[in-house]
Amino acid sequence: MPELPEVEVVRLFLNSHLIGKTISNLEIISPKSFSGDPKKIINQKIIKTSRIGKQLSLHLANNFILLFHLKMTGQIIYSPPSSRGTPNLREGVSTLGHPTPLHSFSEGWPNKSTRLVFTFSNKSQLFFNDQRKFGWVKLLTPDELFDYQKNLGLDVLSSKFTSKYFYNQIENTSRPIKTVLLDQNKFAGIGNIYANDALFLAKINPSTSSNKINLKKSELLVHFLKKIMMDSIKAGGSTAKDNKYIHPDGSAGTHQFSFQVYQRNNEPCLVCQTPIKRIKIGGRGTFYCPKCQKYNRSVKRDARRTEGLI
DNA sequence: CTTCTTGTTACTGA
DNA sequence: ATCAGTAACAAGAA
Repeated sequence: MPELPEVEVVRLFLNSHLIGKTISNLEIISPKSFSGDPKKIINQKIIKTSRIGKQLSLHLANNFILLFHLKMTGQIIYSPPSSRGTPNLREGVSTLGHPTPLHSFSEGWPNKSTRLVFTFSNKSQLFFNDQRKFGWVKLLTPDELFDYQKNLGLDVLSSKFTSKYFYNQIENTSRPIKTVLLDQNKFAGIGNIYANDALFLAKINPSTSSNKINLKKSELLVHFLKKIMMDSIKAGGSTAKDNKYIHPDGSAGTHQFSFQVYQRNNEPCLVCQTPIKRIKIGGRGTFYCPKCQKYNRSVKRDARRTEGLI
């Protein structure tokens, strides 16, 4: 569930709390959650953070990289030295300054979904929690990291991610645009939340064949993709009904209150009040407004424009 | 009990 | 090659 904005919010937090800290211990509670030789990170300083799509990297002084993927239910929790093992939750306001809903995480950390515990030399800790164990942390060399990420598409917020790049990626495939948006080897960072909502904002039916979308429509979709990602980062990401995403300090994001269609099945469209529909595309739940995102609407209009009728 | 959900990879068959 | 479909992974909710 954590997608580009959620991972970026976590990265920003870790960037301001972990840079310069030295790892003194790693406790591997769930072996499947970690790959690599844990001895190689001991006494190493964290010097940099980076992110491509949904993948977060912590760069160590010895050039090794800790690569994180939260998959569906991964959490990264930071516990400062003064409050070891307990969340520093404050109801009402997150550390990013957003209002945040009440949370039921009163048990503190580690908890039963804690898979890895990093301890730093000043006794602060980083917990990698993952209820469903799909997420992982890998210790990689720069070459291994490059190999691992070489097939990823451009990050949506990269300056190289232009509408021309986007159009080149979609013009030769007839797969539904919704499916292609989720293809990390074309575009890194888009998940189900932002794919559904960006298509709504651009008024594109999620079933539309990608090669039916013209350059003009691509520009619109790229505009909304970038905008929704940036808006969500500002809102601290999306803490949705059934996702486990929270900030490293235990507080919640607020972008879920701005969902357009995602998880709004049968609720009124925010533009026209038509009930939002839920269908399956490529096996994934897909939400859209049947009136605002009429199938072929853009195609027909684009065809008429091409013929000079508009 | 079954079915569904999520992101990603791996596999199968067209 | 390319793609659609599906199982697998894990755990919990309905």
